[in-house]
Amino acid sequence: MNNIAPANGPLQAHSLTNLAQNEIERMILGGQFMPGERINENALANQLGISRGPVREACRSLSAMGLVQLVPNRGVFIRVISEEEAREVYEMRAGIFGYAGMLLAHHIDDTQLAYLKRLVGQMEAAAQANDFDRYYAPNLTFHDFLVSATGNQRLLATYHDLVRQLHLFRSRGLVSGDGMLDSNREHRDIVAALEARNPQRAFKAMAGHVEAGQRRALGGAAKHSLATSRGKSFDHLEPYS
Amino acid sequence: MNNIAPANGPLQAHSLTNLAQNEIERMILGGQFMPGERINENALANQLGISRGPVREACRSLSAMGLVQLVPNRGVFIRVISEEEAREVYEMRAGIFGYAGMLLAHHIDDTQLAYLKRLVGQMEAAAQANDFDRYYAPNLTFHDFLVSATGNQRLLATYHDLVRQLHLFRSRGLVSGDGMLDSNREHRDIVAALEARNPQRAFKAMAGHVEAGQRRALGGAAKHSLATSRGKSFDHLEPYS
DNA sequence: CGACTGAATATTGTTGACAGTTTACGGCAG
DNA sequence: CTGCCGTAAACTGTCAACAATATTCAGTCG
Repeated sequence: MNNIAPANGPLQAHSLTNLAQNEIERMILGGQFMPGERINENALANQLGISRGPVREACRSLSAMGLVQLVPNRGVFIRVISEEEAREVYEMRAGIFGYAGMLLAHHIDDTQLAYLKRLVGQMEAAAQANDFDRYYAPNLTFHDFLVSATGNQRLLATYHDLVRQLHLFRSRGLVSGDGMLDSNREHRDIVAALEARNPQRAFKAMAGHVEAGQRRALGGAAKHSLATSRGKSFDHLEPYS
Repeated sequence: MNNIAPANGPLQAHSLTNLAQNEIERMILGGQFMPGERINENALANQLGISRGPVREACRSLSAMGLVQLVPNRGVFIRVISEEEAREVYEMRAGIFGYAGMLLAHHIDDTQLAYLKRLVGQMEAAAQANDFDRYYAPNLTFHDFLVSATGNQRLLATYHDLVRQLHLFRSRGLVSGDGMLDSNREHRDIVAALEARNPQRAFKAMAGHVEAGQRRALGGAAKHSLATSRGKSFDHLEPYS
């Protein structure tokens, strides 16, 4: 009997379960399923031309990923992210993103910095033209690169999870190009902090950027945690430079 | 048709799938399954007195949680955490734990501080008696409390995931009571930083504590990332107090 | 007219069987 | 004795049917 670990092949190929999982994920993120809505296993299976087994397995996986919620004997529901929970996600994302900056400040190289600067340049052009469509892609790449450049796969995976959950939250409510110029100014701050190889400043810049994004998306004041209205803002850490 | 979100009942009750999931998880963490070993769906289903369906669904869930790895047409394998990956997990755990401290420093109250101090006292007694069994529980509670007291459920969940993956890594290799006194000295530092309501110092104390634990578990030098041999150590942040 | 009751329906939970793939075994050539 | 090849066994992937539970709706009583 072969009980040895598998070679490091592709984690999962194209099985019906994966097909279903990808499809459901796409539907959720694409707005085909609205938060709170139930997924009808039968209907979906028919629609995909497969049987319920793979669909159920896919839903189990998505549940562990936090995209759907399983309720016994009632079915699977598209996860509802309350504003309160969105705040949690933002808080955590700020921490993850800031920590990524902290790690990155240790070993970022000039090539990577140049790449980031080029992205910032692209975003600046798009922002000044008020062209959100052209802003979107480099913005995504910028954030993604910052986390993936840490080399820590788990950090990246967790970051992606959080981003996906936020997509879930503001599905349909996304105010597109609001504050692109402000946002890109923060991007420049981030690059500057990394170029200075200053971990603490990088943390502050990057965590602060997420918080600013939260404020742009959710609106200013926090409803709970009244002691720290405008977010934690990380100003207590120490002045810039 | 009722498409409204479910009431916030227990996320999942006792279905066979959950039974299987809990059982597998228990077996993995309890050392019944060794990393790299394959789970035989049929055998396990028989052993649990259920059919393969629920077992497969449970495995999908565990895969998304990172406890097992699915290989198409070959089966599910207990996740193998390489030393390299363990380093990743430690790195991330340091960030999460440190960030928890940062958040906690904002709003920790005296009751919570008193509780932490009591736990430290219990651990001190156990450490001086070199009694690891008595050290273990309060130690677990201490760490858990620090993260859960942030009030951020996702942070806590992610932290638990990381801890579980580390259990997976050092299953069987766990050197029990090594360095209890050192460890508890760091605990005191953590409490002191929180009592001072100093977020940065709390971050450093708590992230540093995880790093120290990593050094205690994995041994001193990092094999990669040669520039930062003894870990990042967070000493660049600023001198204590 | 509105709230309750109970059957009918829809949907999820679970099972056993079948198809496709991988793994193990045994014979055979060198 | 060793390595290759073909067949048999084992196992995973998928499906369709059955059981258990929840939901809907019509009818009835107050």
